[in-house]
Amino acid sequence: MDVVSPELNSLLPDEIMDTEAITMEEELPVEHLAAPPQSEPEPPQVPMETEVPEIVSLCPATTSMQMSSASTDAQCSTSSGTQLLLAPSGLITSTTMTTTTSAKTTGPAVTQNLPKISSVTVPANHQLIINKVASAPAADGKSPGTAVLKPEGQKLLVAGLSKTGQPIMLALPHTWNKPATTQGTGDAKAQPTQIKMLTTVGKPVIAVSSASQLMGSSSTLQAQQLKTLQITKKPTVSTAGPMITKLIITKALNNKGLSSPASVAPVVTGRVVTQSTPVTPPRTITIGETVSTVPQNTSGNSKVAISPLKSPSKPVQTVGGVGTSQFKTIIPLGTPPNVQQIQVPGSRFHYVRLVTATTGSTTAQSGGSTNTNPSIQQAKPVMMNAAVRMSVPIVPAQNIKQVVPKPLTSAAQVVTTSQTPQRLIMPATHLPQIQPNLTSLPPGTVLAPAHGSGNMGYAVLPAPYVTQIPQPAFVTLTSSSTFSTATPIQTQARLSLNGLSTSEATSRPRKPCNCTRSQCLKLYCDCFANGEFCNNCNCVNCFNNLDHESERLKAIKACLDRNPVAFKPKIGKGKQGESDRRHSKGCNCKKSGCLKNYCECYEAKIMCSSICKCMGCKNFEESPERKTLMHLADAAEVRVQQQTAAKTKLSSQISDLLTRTTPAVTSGGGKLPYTFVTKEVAEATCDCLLEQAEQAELTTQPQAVAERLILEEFGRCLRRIISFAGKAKTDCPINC
DNA sequence: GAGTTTGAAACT
DNA sequence: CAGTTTCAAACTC
Repeated sequence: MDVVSPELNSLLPDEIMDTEAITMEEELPVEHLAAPPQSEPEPPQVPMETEVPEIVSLCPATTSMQMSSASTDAQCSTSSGTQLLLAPSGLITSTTMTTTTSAKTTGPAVTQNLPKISSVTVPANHQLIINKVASAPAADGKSPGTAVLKPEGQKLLVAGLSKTGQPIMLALPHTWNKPATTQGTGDAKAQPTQIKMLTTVGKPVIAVSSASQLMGSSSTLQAQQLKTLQITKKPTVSTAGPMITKLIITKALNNKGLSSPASVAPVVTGRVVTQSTPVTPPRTITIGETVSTVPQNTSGNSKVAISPLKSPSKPVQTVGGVGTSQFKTIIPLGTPPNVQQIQVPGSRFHYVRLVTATTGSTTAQSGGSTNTNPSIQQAKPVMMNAAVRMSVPIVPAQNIKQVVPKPLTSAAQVVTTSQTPQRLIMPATHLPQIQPNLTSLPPGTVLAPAHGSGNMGYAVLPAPYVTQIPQPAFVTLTSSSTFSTATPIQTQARLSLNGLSTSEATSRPRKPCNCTRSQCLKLYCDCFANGEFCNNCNCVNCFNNLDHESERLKAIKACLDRNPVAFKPKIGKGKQGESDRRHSKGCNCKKSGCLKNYCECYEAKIMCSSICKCMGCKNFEESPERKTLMHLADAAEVRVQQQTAAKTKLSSQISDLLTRTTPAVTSGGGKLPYTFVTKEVAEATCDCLLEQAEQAELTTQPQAVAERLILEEFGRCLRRIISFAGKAKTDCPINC
């Protein structure tokens, strides 16, 4: 598995590859959160570990991930050896993870309602073992925040407490601490570690289990769907051979039938406690940078299923990040999401996961759990803040899942799924014919071979393919204060769109298409051609949406078959800057003189070049026609701007007057309109009149017409003044 | 808004 | 590759 190869990247437009404004943060969480491997000194304690509640860390050495949804936070960070950092909500004041390679262990201070943990151990196989030193408090249900740990050596983890005091549990499979026997420590094969955090809509639960257990437990899932995100990261340093850490985010899609809080199932040791319909098993996206195609060794996996949004309607807010703003969470809005994106901070690419919108409950059940602790069963939903920045736009009736993996520098970025490959826009299984033309894929496309199964990979298309998000609400987390707080939208805005600068592409709303016959699956459709979904278009029988994924994929493939560079921006960026932008193919205009928007060059505001095959071209530097057109266009634009500014100024001046204390010139208990004609208002009015005069002059209107226009404008100004005066009388009848 | 023009895309 | 058809945007009235 690899991200777009350097060779391929080199072929992409410069604006696509521009990364200068993207903050890479991957080193920071490692430094802050994870103990360095081997003999490196103990890293300094980071306030984040003690100040940010509900921390779960699970990151390879150079990775950092941050995730959140709704009001939950969890933080994840591992160093080489994939340390797992667990910090109960405000309970662990100092936590240092220990790996078998470094044998570095510090006893975390667990206070309050949690049993004391003597050690937190993360062997080389990424297992994390919390050993209690004190007997667990009685699970009498009176202490919802109390979590009873299993006997020493048992791998039930307390990840934190929810805001209501309910424990967040991580349950590790029994096999987790047996890497040597079950997975062969030191084996060169990648060894995926999966931590699953599971929540329901209202009552998320966190569990850790192997992949196989996840699948096996799916039968216990009822009346709900789970969307699972796996983030796979291959540690750069590992003494026990390549390992893969998978972070699986399971999102409940079905909100119906949400069980009562008391019925929320507890974490099951070694088992994912989820519910799902057999028809719609949890779906997984694996994000990582490993190229390993070694099938997942499920026996050693741990998974973290992250809950869906707890409160879809919860307003945007920022959580965590005390003091240093280590975490920033934008709580999603709207209905439970069925649009998910995977966004890589530091990358210009948006990776998408398409999921089927469903509704239903996400109640977790024990499903054979060995844990009968009622205190755990009453676990309240919590969120995670991991050292991963993740954004989940919540858009009703949309089907994109956006996730933001950690930023990477040179490391490959991979998005794969182990299930439901059709959920991605372009399954790699359809790519054999495309792969020879890798350069033809949309910029930012990531090819992800199957991870585990080996026969299902995906091509993740760049952000332009993910624009079926009318008003996304994001869950955004940043893992460090240095991480850019730019929203996913801002990141997306960096993407080049057909030669336009990213700011252009995003600031200017795309025109809705009006396709009637092409089903928006041919390049006639601008949306499709730009790699976007149709959104708020006027098209008829549109297939350029997530409801017609298969057709769309076929159409994409067909286009690429016809033209390998069909989805590459037509307007390429020249070597010396924007002035060298030119059409990649050139135009073929015959009648328009290349001075109308029929001409793609003119439309892109670039001049025709030698590669154009146009006839009677007037779109060249010295062309008087072109200069005239450009002058007129500029003048028109300036006029509009001036007029708008003048009117705005006039309005603001009048409004300002209303708020001021004005001379008590009254008549019949109210101000006379002329009392509002102050110097400022007069100036603004003159601006409007002058603007009108200029406009008349530019349009070469006869003097009589110009005078009439000016007088009309003056009349409008007077009416506004009078109107505001009347409003003032109405608004403040006492003082005025 | 309807009709026309235009040129890219698709097709042969 | 060239010619033709299809298509949707741009443009005109």
